[in-house]
This record gives sequence, C-alpha cells and structure tokens, in this order.
Amino acid sequence: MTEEVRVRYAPSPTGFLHIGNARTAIFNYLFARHAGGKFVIRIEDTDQKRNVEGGEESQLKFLKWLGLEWDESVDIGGAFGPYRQMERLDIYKKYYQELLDKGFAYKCYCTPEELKEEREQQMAHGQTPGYSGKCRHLTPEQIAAFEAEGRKPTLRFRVPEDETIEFNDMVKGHVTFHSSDVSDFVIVKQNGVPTYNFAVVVDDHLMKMTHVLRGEEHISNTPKQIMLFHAFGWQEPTFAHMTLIVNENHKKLSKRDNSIVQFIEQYKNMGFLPEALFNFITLLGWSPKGEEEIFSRDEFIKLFDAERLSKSPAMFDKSKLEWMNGQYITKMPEDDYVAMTIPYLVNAGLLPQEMTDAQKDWARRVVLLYKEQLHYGAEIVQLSDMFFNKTILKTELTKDEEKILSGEQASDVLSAFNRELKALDSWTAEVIAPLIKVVQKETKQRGWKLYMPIRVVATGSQHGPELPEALELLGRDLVLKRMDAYLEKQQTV
RNA sequence: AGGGCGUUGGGCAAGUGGUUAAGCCAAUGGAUUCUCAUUCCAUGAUCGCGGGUUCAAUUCCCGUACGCCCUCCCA
Repeated sequence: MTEEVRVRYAPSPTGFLHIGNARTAIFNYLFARHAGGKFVIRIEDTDQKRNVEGGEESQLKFLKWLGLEWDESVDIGGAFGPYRQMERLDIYKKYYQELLDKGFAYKCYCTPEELKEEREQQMAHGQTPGYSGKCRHLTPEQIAAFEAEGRKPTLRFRVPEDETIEFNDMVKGHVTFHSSDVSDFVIVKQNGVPTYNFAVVVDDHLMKMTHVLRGEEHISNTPKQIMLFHAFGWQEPTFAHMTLIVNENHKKLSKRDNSIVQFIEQYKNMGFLPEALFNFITLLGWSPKGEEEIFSRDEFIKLFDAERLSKSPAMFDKSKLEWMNGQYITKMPEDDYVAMTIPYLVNAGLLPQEMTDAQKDWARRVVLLYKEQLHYGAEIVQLSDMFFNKTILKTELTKDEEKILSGEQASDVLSAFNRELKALDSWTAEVIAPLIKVVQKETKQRGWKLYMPIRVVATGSQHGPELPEALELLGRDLVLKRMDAYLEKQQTV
C-alpha cells in the first residue's frame, strides 16, 4: 500500500500573502490534489517579534481568494493539530528534552553579543562565520557559574563531526553537504521557544508529511533538518526545492522590495482576477507539457507534475501577468465585468455612488467598450477617460491633433457633420453612423481625413472606441457644444 | 570567505548525443481598421565562456566567469 501524500504550506505570519508565498502554497496544493492527498496549512509563528497583527488571517483569506482549499489548518482543525506552532510548545519540549538526554544537544550560555562579536571577528579574518562550539564541553562548574550569573541557555544541536548529508531533491536532484560546513545550530531559543529548523522537523514528522515543497532558500537548511530527523531516528520526507522568484534585478523577491507589487491583496485591489493570478503564478517555475498557457485550476490539478518544476529562477514578468489577466477579462461574463469595473470609476469620483437606472445603463455601456483591451480593473479609469472629461474646447493640442485639424477639409467635414447632427431628432449610434456617410459623400472626404477631425473635436481625443457609439455615449449636448465651439473659434480666427 | 544552486533570443520557457532549437509575453515591421484596441503575417538565439569525451554536444564530464541563496537565539 502506498502512503497517502501529505504536504503543507507553512507560512510565518510575519506579513501578508505575497507572490512567493502564494506560489509555494499553490504548488503544494496542486501536488496534493493531483496525488489525491492532503494539503495542510501550518502556521509557523515561533518568531514572536516578527509576527504581525493580522498576518495569519490575511494569509488564509487571500489563499482562499485565489481558490485554494485545504484539508487541515488552524481554522478547520484536523487530526494532527494544533496547527499553530506556539500552541505546540509542550510537544516540542518533550522532543528537545530527548535530544538533550541523549547528548544530541547541549546548552549554550553565550550571549547574543558574544556571538555577534565572534562572527565579526571571523569575518574580519576572512573566515567562514559560524558558531565555534565553545559551550560544547562545559563542565558542571562552568554551567553552575553561568546559571548563578542568571544566564539562560539556548539549546544547540551537536552537529556530527565528519558526516556527509545527502538527499534526492525532486527539483535539484542529488544534493550533498558535509557536516563540517554546518556549525552547531540553535534549536531552542533562550525564551524556550524552538527555532524554525527544530520545529519544522518535529511537526513534519508528527503531521506525517510525505513531501516538503518549499522555496530554494531553504536548501541550505535541509542538512540541518535531516540531521535532526536522523537524531530522532525518523525518516525524512522527500524534498523539492523550488526556484526562487526574482525581480527585474534578478534579486529574490523580498517583502521589502518596492520595485514590484508584491502582495496578493494589492493585485486584488488593482482588479486582477484570482483565476488569472493563479494561472500566472503557477507558471512561475513550472511549465506544462504542451503549448497552452491558459489553464483553469482543475486543469492544473490534472496536469501538475513535480518533475516539470524548473531549476532556474523565474522572473516576475508584470507585462505577461497583465496580458494574462486581460485574457481572463475578455472571457468574463459581461455582468461580472461591469460589476468589477464600475467601482473603480466610482472611487475615482467619476461616477456617483448612487446611480439611476439610466446612469447605470450608460456606465455599463461605456465600460463594455473596453472589455477586450482592459488588462486589470483599475485601468478602466484611464482607458475611459474621454467619457468623463467634459472640456468643451481644448486649448492645447498635440502635434498630431494639430495636423488633423489643420487640413483644409477638416472644417468642411466638421460643419457638414454638425449640420447633419442638428437635424437629428434621436441620438443613437445607429442613426449617427449613416450621417458620417452622408458627410463623406458631401465633402468627398473619407477615411482618416473624414473621421479624425470629428473624433478629435467631438471626443477630445484622437484615440477611442468606435466613433458612432462613442458619440452616442458622450451625449448630444456635449458633442454639439464642442462642435459649435470649435467652428465658432475657427470663424473668428 | 565557505557551502549550495543556477546560466537556452529583451522576459518566461520546451527540448534532444545528429532537429528548421517548440510555444507564450514584450519589441519592431507589415496587412486590416477613422484612431487606440482586436485579429492576422513577418522579424530575431552559433543554447555564459574554455577545454575534454565522441564520427557528432546546447544536450555528458572537468574547469572558469557571472548571478542568486544560505551561513541569525528569522522563517
């Protein structure tokens, strides 16, 4: 019988969910679901100083928003709880006591200051920084003396002298470390709380994790953890160290990096869709077999294969994300699209909070004009700008606009069109469109020379959606005012 | 400084001991269109560098450069 696959995403609540976190969570999730196994979320909150208020909540909230579901965690419980490390202190105690009793660990009375100085000395002499092992063989008298001083010890793991630690990484292949490159590391801090490297091992064992998929930055922690597994006589899980995600400068994405939008919440606020983000993030450091790039969550579950995790760093390509999100927006149901975009216009003060049915309908039509080209929700504000800018007569024209209006034909076209528009008793794209043809016949102008003058004067911009519909939505009043104002100015000049 | 890992066109990325070295994004050029957008077509890599193994290497081995990660009483 094969063991049930169990994997976990183990965030520390030191911040909100960012791209890197999300990627790790997604891969674990896909791996578990693909194998029909369990996906667990465990909160690693042993660094109380760095924990931030709301961090844990935010992690779960945005994971859920992205479409992940988990089988065990702080919020829904499970058979292997508690799932918050600070609630597992008693459990850890039993295990580190065991290591102490068996001589795998010892008490270290060095102060942080002493250690820091030691490190700096080593660096200054060009040596590899690392703990010297000073407290490895303390006599009972020395210990008593330290205790009498009121010093509180940390617990350090006694790293074996001359041992090769190796493992088969699902991504990197065979990886080897030598124990002499690892110095005795702290497993329990002065305050009695275990460190990450210790707690992970105990938890992963107790929670029966079969695989550990995590970021590559953990690869050098792995030998430490393996030594702990061995000290306990436990079988270590299979490791998979995923590529880092790097920014445009090829640096690891860090929470403090401002060159890139990091947090899932920010993407949500900008109007990125969870499906698109999920899709995009999954393609960071992993690739499917064929040529397709757009996949649903269920398709990913079916396809996911850890063999195809890539070894080299993935760069976060914002423009591709925008493209991908645009693909999802294009396929979105119209109602959803409208519901997503309108709030951005309201927030920008361009639309009233409370709208009449007519206003709603108008806004809907405006917004729908851009459905195919919108990359993300917030972009609607700039894209639809021409429907909210009520300037009658532009005073400053761009070079192109000047060129468009300077032609002799421009005024003819404009006055002819203006006259036709005024004769209209209704105002819809359907009745406006034929008028352009009428003007075409009358002035013998067509194409660029026909449309552009009208567009520039009536809409105030040389770019925009289909002219007749744009004019309809701009409204009769505004369009006529603009044309009149322009023509009048032409005459006075 | 030590250890680990990586290196395929601007970005992502597939792939193989002998191929025209996929595909996507971006860029540029072109076609269509009143413009933007859309759509379509086109354009670009001697696979970091040097050596070796081999009839043959981007693919295997060694070295080197560069990059990144770790070396914390952070995770």
